[in-house]
Amino acid sequence: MLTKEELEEYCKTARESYLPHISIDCVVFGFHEGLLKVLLLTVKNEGGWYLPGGFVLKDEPIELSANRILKERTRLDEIFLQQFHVFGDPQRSKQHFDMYKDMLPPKDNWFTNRFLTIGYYALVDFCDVNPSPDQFAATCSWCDLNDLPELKLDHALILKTALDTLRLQLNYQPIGYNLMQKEFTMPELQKLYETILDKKLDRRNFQRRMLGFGILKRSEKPRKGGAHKAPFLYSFDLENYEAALKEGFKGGW
Amino acid sequence: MLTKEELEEYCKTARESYLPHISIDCVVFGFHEGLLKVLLLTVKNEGGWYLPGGFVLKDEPIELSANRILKERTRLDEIFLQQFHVFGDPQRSKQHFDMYKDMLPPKDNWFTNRFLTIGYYALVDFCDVNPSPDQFAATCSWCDLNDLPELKLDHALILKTALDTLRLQLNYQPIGYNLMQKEFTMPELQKLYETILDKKLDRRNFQRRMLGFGILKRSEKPRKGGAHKAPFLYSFDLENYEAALKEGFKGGW
DNA sequence: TACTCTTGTGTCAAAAATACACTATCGGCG
DNA sequence: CGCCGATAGTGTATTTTTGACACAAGAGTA
Repeated sequence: MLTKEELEEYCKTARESYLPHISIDCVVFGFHEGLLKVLLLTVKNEGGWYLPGGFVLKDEPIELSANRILKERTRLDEIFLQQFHVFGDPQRSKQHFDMYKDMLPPKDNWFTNRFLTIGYYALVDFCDVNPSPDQFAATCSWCDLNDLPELKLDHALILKTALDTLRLQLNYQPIGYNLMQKEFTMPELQKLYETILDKKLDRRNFQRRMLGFGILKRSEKPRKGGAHKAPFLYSFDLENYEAALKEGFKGGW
Repeated sequence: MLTKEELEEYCKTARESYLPHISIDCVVFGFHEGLLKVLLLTVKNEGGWYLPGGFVLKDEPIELSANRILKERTRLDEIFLQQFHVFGDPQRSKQHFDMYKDMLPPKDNWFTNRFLTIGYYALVDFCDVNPSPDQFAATCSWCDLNDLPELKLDHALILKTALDTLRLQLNYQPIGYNLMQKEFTMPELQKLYETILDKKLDRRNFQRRMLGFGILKRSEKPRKGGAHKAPFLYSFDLENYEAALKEGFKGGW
């Protein structure tokens, strides 16, 4: 948590550096042990969680803003990012960072401004990410999508909208590619689809269909180590994947 | 075109009333005589066309801004509006309203600011709209999508993105409902789909599929007057339509 | 009344989706 | 070391959906 002086300094810098009234919030999805995860952070001395977010530099394309913001939290560059909605209710940011609300008069206080926020969702390989807090965050960590804590502001709405978008785009965005590790087994990939769609799929039909797209390469050696029959390892054939995405995968789930 | 004094006055009011750096641009689609149309406007003493747009009042939800902006141009209330993308390149608005560029120094000149623009597309019944210009526009009129004039700024990109979105959403948004008149014939509806998708569809299969959705009601009396067999008139069964949209129409075209 | 154009409709074949059951192999355990 | 339990791999029969296609009916016009 910032002191009054630090807050003053921050607000001054923010006014000089950022576009006013515009923020970016990111819903970072990861997939681990059969569960969809989202990156969330807490703020010291405040209950509730936030989506990672930030602001747009005065001369910065918004895609880069989103990238920059995520790089600070995940240390990752080249993240798959997708803009999905702008949230523009004047009430939405009224309670932003409560603890700073009364520390400065409204005209000086960046955090009492109205903000439109541009929602981006990101898909990352869970294992690549080492969540790190920033100057405002107390903690930054993965949360299970089935077991979400209470979110501040309208961040629950933003998250829900992101998830809806993800479901809708499952057929024409490289969602599997970005969420899985380089090599994975067919049951793992199926589990991802089942988790996103929140329904069971038939094992054989899933396999037939996935292979039918021609976007997977089967590795020579299976994954050993489990207490059961060793599954084959697959990886995405990026070239075919890109081509298939242009067409859009036929049909839906 | 505004005089320097009027411009000064406008900029002053704008700064007082609107959120800075944020604009809204609308792609208004209509359908008439088998052709997709878009509402465009010209500015006096300037070549090129613009999408209708405007700004967000300081305490106004952005959905209402878009509605308000369109109401000024179309006189319509309750328009079907869909947010589809934010365009945030810092260069995109550099050449906004060229003729006002040098009339005021940049710090006073609203139009030399950077603007992120929120893209909305609207679907309207062509016949309901009486396009009317505003204080900046010289003319406001429907343009054929196949025969577009040159667009200013990044408005060609915005238009293209809107159209791509429209195509993608054809299966889970009430696009037919909003673009057609209350009553219409099956060939007319088919023509709409063909126009949006830019491809021919089979007459019989189209009919079978559309009727299969159970969202159409066939009227008792056919449309007379043409020089040929009188086609049946249909209208949307709104209740079923809403229900079907929730599911998403199965498959694609 | 014959002609032309457009609409309405049914059927068949191909493709896709669905439902379903058996075999193979790994590690663990007795 | 062989049996057990659990998971993975695979094919087929059935149903549903799509796609291609042709002919009859009705409205105005000549």
